[in-house]
Amino acid sequence: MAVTIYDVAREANVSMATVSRVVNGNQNVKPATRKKVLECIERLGYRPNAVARGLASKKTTTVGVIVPDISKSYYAELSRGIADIATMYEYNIILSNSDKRATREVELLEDHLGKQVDGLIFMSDSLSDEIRAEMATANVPIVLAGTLGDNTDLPTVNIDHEEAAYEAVKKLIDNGHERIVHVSGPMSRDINRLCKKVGYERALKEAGLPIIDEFFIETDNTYDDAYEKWAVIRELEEKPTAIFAGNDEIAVGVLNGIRDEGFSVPEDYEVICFQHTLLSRAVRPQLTAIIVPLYDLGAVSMRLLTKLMNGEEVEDVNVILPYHKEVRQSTK
Amino acid sequence: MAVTIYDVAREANVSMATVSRVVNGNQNVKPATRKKVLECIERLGYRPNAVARGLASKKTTTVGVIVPDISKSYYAELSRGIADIATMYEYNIILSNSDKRATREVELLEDHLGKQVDGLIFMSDSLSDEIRAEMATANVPIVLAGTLGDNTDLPTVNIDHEEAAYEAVKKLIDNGHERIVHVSGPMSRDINRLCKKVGYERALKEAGLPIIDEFFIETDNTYDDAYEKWAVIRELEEKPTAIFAGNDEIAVGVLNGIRDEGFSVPEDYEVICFQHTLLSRAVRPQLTAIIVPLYDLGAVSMRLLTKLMNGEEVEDVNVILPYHKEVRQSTK
DNA sequence: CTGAAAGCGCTAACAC
DNA sequence: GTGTTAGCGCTTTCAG
Repeated sequence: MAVTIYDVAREANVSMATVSRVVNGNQNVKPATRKKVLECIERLGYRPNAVARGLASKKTTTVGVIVPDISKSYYAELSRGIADIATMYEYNIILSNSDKRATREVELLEDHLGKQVDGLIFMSDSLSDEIRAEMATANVPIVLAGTLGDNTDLPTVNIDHEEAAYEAVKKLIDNGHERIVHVSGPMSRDINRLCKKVGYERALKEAGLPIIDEFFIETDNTYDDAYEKWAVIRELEEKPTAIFAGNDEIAVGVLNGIRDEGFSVPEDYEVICFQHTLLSRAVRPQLTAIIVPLYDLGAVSMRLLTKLMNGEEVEDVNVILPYHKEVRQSTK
Repeated sequence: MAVTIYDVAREANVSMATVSRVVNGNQNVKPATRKKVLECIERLGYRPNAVARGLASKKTTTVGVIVPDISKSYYAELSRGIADIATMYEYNIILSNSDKRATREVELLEDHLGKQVDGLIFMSDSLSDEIRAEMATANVPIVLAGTLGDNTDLPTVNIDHEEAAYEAVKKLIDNGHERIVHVSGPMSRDINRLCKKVGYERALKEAGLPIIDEFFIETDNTYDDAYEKWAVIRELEEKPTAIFAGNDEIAVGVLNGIRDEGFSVPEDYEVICFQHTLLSRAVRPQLTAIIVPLYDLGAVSMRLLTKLMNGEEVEDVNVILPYHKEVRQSTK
């Protein structure tokens, strides 16, 4: 049996209330008493039981994080931002992978809530009706990180993907391109369907360029799929001269497709993408990209959550973070 | 106030013990009663409080995971393996980043233990005396994943990095190389110092080749540092003809250094490395590599932990997983 | 500044 | 099959 607050109290000849006070840094303890208690704690090797504390105080100092897949560097980086701020505010994190499956997401949310997390950060492709309903029953704050909260009043932290996509495509257009392919991630993902694609089309329209259906290539967001999609691009009736990729992994897939067949970038094709990983800089030519502040997305989400958990009034619960564009060798 | 087991009991006209039984799937409940209780649970939206349960049962069904840095794909991949098996056995995961700082590691361990985790998976570069001492006080099983447990009797799951390194270097030697540089991660990391470097030297010795101090290049394990280290390699008195890199990120750094100066791989230099990420396949030329089964390392660690938590007798608590070599374009 | 006492919501004997 | 009754280890009034 582990040593409890009661053991310490007996050893120190005080009540457990006093021990509790010193453990919790309550100032209403005579220094001498505090010292005595601290010694006993040390001597007995007392370790406060956070579960008991959680039950009594109704606060667990842990927050839930539901993420599609932690092995994807996009989410890993974001999670690190969350974790660092969590640490700063002395929260632990319960981390679960949903694989974006709606039923799994609901299970996990239910599960985390049962574990009495003080708050929750949720990431996904889109919000199913079930998850919205489940979230509505939650009695703790929930923040959506890098996830569109459309039609909900949930707090969110994002970048303006549409504007970023617009800017990326605009860059290509300014470089003289008229036939630009958009190699996208899955349309099931709100950010792809509602933001990146829309920004792409807006840039085209604004420049008076036609939106060609065949120029929209959907991938499953993997390198390998993108690599294979090059064959599709190559066979296009109308020959494109530039590529706007949804992220760098996709971009590198296409890039390698292009180069493995003897074409070159940026001479034959210019390429621009969203940067999520080191890949953008590690390939040759290095990719011109929209830099997504993943770490910050996580950090700001967690910071927002701490405010919410703390009952602070937050002026705007829909935060938009800045991004920037870095021009490298894949564009002229 | 959330609805409790007591509310359900009252509503269903049974005792809280009965409600507890149906919630926990205990068979000793008449089907009719079960049905009635289930309905009330549904109607009231009852969600069992895992904290109270944890306090009463002394089991939290959560395990701690202490990882150097989840944003590194090495650990992210490994953690996914852990998480999947954890899910399978209905455990949650508390995930914390240590940044490999010994004091932080001790704090975290203490913290997780305080949260009453049922078990713990630990990853680090090496085990400090403090962490060993702290681990000794733990009353729950701890598994080291991808971390050398040298001189401890802690359960571990690893691959044979020394043998793998030996094999990689042997491949280079077999290809006719006599001057092979080892671009390593930090020596502070046991796996680098005690395994990869040793395997490298063993292969050299066995082939009657000299071990040249200057041919050992230490990096901080980042792409950028490795990229810069190329300048060092280039200026070497004795000119090497092959590179053995500690991982693919390093390898790509060196590779880009080589290629950005107009040399080529594998013609001028052959390169081999340990593969941790997609990078190995995404660069050109693709890298010949030792494939490290990161996901499995995590999965097997967690599986082992479940056995330990379950009090099962485990024949061998030091598991060595197989790896394999994949020959690609960076070697001839 | 310190102590006593009442829970927090649930599990786990132990009765019936 | 079902109910009763102790706790689990701590926080938190409320007294003093």
